[in-house]
Amino acid sequence: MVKKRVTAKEIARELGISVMTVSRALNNRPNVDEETRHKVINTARRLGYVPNGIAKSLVMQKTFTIGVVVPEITHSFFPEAIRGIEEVTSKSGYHLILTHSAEDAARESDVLHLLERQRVDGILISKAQTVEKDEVYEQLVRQRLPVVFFDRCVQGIGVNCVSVNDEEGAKEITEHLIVVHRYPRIAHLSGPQHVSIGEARLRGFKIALQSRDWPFYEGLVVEAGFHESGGYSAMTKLLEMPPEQRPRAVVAVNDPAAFGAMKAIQDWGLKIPQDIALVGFSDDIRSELMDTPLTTVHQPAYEVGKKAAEKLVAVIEGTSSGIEEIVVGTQQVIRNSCGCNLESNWPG
Amino acid sequence: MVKKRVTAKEIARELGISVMTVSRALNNRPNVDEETRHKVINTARRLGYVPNGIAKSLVMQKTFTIGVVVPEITHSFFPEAIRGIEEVTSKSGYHLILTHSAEDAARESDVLHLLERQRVDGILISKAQTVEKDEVYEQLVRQRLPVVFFDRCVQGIGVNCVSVNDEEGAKEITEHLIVVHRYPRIAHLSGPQHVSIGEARLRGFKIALQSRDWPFYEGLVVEAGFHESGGYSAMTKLLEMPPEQRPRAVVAVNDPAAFGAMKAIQDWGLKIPQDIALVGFSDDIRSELMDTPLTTVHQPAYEVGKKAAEKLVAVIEGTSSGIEEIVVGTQQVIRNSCGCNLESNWPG
DNA sequence: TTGTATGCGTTATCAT
DNA sequence: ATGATAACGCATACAA
Repeated sequence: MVKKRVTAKEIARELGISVMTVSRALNNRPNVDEETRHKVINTARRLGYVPNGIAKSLVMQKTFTIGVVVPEITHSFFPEAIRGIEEVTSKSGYHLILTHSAEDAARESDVLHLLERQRVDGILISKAQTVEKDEVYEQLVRQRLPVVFFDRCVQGIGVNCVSVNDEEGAKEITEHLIVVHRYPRIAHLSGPQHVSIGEARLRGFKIALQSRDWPFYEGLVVEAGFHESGGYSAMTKLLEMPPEQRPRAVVAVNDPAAFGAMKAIQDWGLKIPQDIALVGFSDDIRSELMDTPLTTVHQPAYEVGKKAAEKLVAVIEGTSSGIEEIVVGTQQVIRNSCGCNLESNWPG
Repeated sequence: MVKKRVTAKEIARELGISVMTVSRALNNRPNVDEETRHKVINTARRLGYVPNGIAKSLVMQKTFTIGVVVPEITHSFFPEAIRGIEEVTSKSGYHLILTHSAEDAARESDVLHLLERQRVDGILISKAQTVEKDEVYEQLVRQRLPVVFFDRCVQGIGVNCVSVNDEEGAKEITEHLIVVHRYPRIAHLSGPQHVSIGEARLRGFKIALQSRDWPFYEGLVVEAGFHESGGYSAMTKLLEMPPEQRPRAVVAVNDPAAFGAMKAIQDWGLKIPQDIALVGFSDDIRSELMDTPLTTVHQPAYEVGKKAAEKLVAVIEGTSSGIEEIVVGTQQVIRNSCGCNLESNWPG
């Protein structure tokens, strides 16, 4: 025999008034006698009344819920970003339904439908790696469901987006290898090309070489994906080349890929940066702790989450100023793996 | 002029049948002519019908939603645990409302009320540090809202709980320092004593000393909290003691606290483990990457999340076998900071 | 200031 | 096999 939850009706009955007066009193609406309001509030407390958000959502046609879709939840970038999102949305009175696509297109499509069914007021999404067609997203846009992409964006379907300056970041870190260190034969461990950050970072890499008149070798671009294992195997391919063709420096699409590359280089009996220099992207929490601390590009994940959430809330509440592609700046973090600060590694 | 969402009523009107038949057809209920079912499914697809989960929840008195409350979202333990939770719940058809208390009692109370208003079917919670009174939790229990604690538990209020074997883990790692290394004067950087893991680990520490007839010094137990900064200042207090009273080895309540202690010891010009040995707890992703890799206790975070979610779903669906305190085993990870494997640090 | 009728979108129940 | 009606808990619109 489970005790049922107390509703506004019970409060009304208890006080011999109508449900409407109870509703008005509890929601601080005008046209309620102060005394009745007090009585309502008191008996509500006494009875342990908790308003039913579901019923409220149904009648208000608004859930105050935002759906979040991330491809990975362990990866350090996303927890940070989620913290930024949570900070903003909770202040605006929204709460989050968290879902994760596990980098899988089918699963992403599933969770998006779930969020639609739950009538979320808006969606924040970072695209899964394996998604090839943007149809699912276009459908959301057609339904006029507010959507903001973050980190992994989709271009050309008229949707808001907050990302880091991937192209510029990749360009600058590559230029560092060219201008400061003058390494010949610079390679790139690339991300999947149908994911915006994979594509943008390769572009930045190429632009750097081009603008500095540095040679570009098609064979030195190898797809590695976003994880350590992919970095390891991609780097191994480069190491299997004849020594005179092997890269002298490597730009990895992100830090995990760089970690994999580090391991491959060490397994091959070579030293970083003396034999092969290496830089990453994302400033993973582990980067500064590697045997040779990794030179990388810092991504302000918290900032990205925050900006994306702010934009989404603005769209939902109708105060948004049109469709934007917001870009958050990155910062170079120069450590040792590029060849800088080498003396600090030597004892006394 | 926003196009309204299509409802079951539209489908019914379109086909000249009743809403009930539509509902039955769409939910694979019996007593529907196969032909009508097909027609319903087709026009539903054609019209882009998406069932309203809110309305469904209201009438079914069930939301298929689980609330998750974590004290920290960046800390590496919780993203892992959440992944375990997500894995289980999504398979059972539930989705997650994620909230975070930021280790703050007031905020935790707020989000719990939010989850109540949203009529979640159950709650998974890891207690915030600053919560002193368990009243809020007891209230949830009284409402018969299914609750399972994970990692940071609350005892004695008759609620399910999944945690790692904190006492045993702390005892074993302390015994390692005693039995293998025979260090005199072993200190403990403790966690807050009103948090279960803080209390259990101190207990394990004491039991180890006791059962091995090893001296216990009250002054060598200093509260450090769970973060790096607390570890640093607590360790500093120990270092300020006269050298002959200073600990020869330190058991930190968790890895971040140990990192802080490492820094303090280094800043003091002392070496780990030659001058002071140190062990942590949690096997943070950074632990193996420290200058002196940290000996620690591995916590299976994914496993904890998974087990907690499984228990909660069982409680919700009425298949639970009574109140349990499930304990997941830990594993010692012996690296160098305790004094083991020292030769591997020396060059060739 | 307060109350009544109506609707939000769905399912349960009882008819037909 | 199908339909009519009520109900879930609340808020809007209008009447009193």
